[in-house]
Amino acid sequence: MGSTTQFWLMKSEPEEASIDDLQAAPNRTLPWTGVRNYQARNFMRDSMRPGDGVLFYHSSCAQPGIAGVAEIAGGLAPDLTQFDPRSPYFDPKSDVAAPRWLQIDVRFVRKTRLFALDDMRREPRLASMRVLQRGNRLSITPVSPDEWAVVMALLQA
DNA sequence: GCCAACGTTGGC
DNA sequence: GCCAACGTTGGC
Repeated sequence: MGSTTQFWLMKSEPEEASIDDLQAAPNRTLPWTGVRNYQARNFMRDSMRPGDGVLFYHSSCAQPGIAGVAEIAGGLAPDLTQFDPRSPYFDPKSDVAAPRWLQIDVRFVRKTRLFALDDMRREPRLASMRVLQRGNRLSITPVSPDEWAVVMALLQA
């Protein structure tokens, strides 16, 4: 029964929330706000468990790639930015009585050397990673135990 | 700034 | 329920 640790890759734009920001946050934890994709939301709602491993990925920046390791800390809750008209994540169609979008807390584990997207693509054992698939845009993707192990080993090397 | 890819929207 | 148009993502 469900004690198996799962693994995820979560994209963040470093200008908005970098691995350094996560490390500097209170309790080294930040709520993951701004997810506006149903598949990604469902991962948070249905599948993520406290203790799950997270590859913290910097996207939309000069050096895209894995920048650190984090973990799911729980705290699943409505993402309040959906109700804030001044937020870029405001969703006028979301109802306070039935919030459409959720957040979950992510806790810093460690910073790593940057494992660049280029280098990830060059590693045959990572070819199956969802984030590397053509046309992928999901900001949260599952990582298999094998993929996780390969990334950990390469980050050590 | 470009553009491929893909999710969402809305007319029918 | 189909599907064209549109908007967004994100690497380059």
